[in-house]
Amino acid sequence: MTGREPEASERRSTRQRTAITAVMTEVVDFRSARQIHAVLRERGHEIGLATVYRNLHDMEQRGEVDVLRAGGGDTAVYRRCERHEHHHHLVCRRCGRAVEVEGPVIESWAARVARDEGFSEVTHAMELFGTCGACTRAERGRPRP
Amino acid sequence: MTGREPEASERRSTRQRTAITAVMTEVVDFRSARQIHAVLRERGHEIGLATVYRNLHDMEQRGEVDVLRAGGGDTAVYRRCERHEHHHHLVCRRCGRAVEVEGPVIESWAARVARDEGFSEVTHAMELFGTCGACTRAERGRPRP
DNA sequence: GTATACATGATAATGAGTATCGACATCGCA
DNA sequence: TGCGATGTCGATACTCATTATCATGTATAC
Repeated sequence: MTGREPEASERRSTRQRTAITAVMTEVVDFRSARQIHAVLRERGHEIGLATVYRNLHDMEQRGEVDVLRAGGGDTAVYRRCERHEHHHHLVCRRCGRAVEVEGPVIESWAARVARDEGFSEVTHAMELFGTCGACTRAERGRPRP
Repeated sequence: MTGREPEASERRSTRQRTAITAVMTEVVDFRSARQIHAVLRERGHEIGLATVYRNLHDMEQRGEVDVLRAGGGDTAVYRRCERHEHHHHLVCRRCGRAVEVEGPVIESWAARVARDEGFSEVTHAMELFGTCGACTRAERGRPRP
């Protein structure tokens, strides 16, 4: 986002790292580190939770995965995104399905506001949450959860 | 944000609640529950941390305070805002000073994106982070923190 | 003033994420 | 291919924010 991170020091390729990358490539929704850890264990990979956290952080650093923290508040959720450039997400509250969206309007608005207020080095965090079409339809039959 | 919350059931006015409200009215920056708790203790109020959390949640529910969770990730920070209507914040990373900003552009963009993607009941979370004018100037003399 | 439901507060519990550190695996080099 | 330096792993203990519990205190209605 800020475009820093001068060195992207290569990491050794390990069995664990490969497994994590594989899972992240398959899974389409945002998942917490613990969920990813669980999936790995289910598949028979003996991976420690700490390793999952470590690697996810790592992948976040080099822009390989996107992280969402705004959701509920605490738990961070990860997902491998199609586009590596700056973008935002529209996430379904029900099923977690996420759509990547561009927001050039946001970018320019943010820059303008920052300038007007005398702020520099401005970054922004923005995510959209809603109910996707499928979940909206599914919801219509049911009385209420 | 969503405009729900049908009943805003009145709460009893207690010594503690009054003290918390007083502090929130005075403090201008975003503060964590623990910081607020500390201020209260400094002023001689014997208030439990749980009570501070409880009341802040409460005030959040009824829109009396705004909460930011996007900052670092974990800790939520609270502040009483001038405007009660929907708005966003431009927060200084250094000193924590926050400016309230309106983003009509954001609102319409979010609505449009949601419609295009077939999502309903869409809300959004967006905050801007930067370095305020004062901190930028202060930074210029120093080598680097 | 009294009853009672609600609020408080001390503390235990929860849960995400991090630090630690000995064991292990990878990579470069002979 | 074998070896050693060094990066990585994993079990676990830990930190820290937040929440649940429950006995006690206290606004409020009558």
